Amino acid sequence: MIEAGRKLLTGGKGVPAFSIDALAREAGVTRATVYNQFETKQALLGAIFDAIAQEGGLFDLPQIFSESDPDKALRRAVAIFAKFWGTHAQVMPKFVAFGQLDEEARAILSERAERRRKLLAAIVGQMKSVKSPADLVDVLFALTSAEFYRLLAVHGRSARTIEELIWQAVADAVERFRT
Amino acid sequence: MIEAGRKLLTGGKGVPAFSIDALAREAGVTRATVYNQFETKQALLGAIFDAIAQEGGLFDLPQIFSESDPDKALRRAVAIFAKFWGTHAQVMPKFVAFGQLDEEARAILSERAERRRKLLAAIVGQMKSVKSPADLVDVLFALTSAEFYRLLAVHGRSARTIEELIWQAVADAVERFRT
DNA sequence: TAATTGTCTATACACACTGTATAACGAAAT
DNA sequence: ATTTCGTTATACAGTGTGTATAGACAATTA
Repeated sequence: MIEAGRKLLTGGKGVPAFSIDALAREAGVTRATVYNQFETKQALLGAIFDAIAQEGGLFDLPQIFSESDPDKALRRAVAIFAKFWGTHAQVMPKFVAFGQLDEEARAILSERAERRRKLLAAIVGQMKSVKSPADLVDVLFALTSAEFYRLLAVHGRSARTIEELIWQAVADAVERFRT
Repeated sequence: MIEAGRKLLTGGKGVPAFSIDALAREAGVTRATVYNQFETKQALLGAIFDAIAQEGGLFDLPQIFSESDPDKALRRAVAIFAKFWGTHAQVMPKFVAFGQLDEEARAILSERAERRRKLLAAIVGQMKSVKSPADLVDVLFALTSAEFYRLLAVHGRSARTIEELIWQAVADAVERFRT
């Protein structure tokens, strides 16, 4: 069922494709079954995101970064998220969009995004002599977002190049806030 | 009618609020009249965007920047767009979202966004000894986007502070590409 | 084994939005 | 005085939503 949802979200059709009706058809079940398994469409959206994140190893990040050098950790974080956004470039912008258009979806998805913010905050927290840590975290959050990735993923630019552009911006931001 | 559209988009309700049905009710006309004046919902969306942009003076930008010093021009561009995104912070993310979810809306809205990219390209074009102008333009495009602004507009951060954070990132990017 | 529980299907209902169509109305231009 | 244009009122078929009910089926429990 989650698979059916991913398939519909990955397909080019956008909103109309991702209806409970279409999902039920795709999954080969009744609409009633969908409502049975998921409280709301938004909950289903969250479940799909988690499945993708799980598969992408995003749940293992906190442990990985717990005792690493902050600069190396940041470099790895950029690499991991860039790869993740790149791999799911067709789906992620739609998640973001749903979050902007639906209050409940926003809550569920921003909860997921906050995991990334927490991770970045932990990394920044380990850095020495940072001017405005809260501001830096927000800037890093914006630079490592799915939205920023998407904005750079144009003109057929390679995933490698996009990651490099993001990393440069991230490195500059840290440099600037350090002093 | 465009006013009715703006009102519905500004209101917190999101997608469902912005239906042809609701729009007609809000504007005090029949649905038939809406279909009469606008070919599609997407065309209406474009018209609303243009009305906002017009009002915000975004159509006058090319002339303003035509013969200015590139660095000052860039600083002004950041100020203008930051102010614009900030003023319409409730509406802009929804435009972006519609663009991600609907093929036709994407075409109409990315056409508008390309105006900004063109402006930035003109400014970068006037700079001397820039390494990869195309990449720089894309980075500046991402940094001056409604999406990037929204990502920094959290924790009650002031418009002034957001603009400053964006400007720092922009200045760093230019610096890095200059050499 | 028999009963219970949970999940599924099939089906129905009332509601909302879409896109199109048609007939009739009124105001403005010719 | 008549034509033209944009409007209203209304209807229709199609699609999606959310809820509800009754029956089929399988797994768990007594």
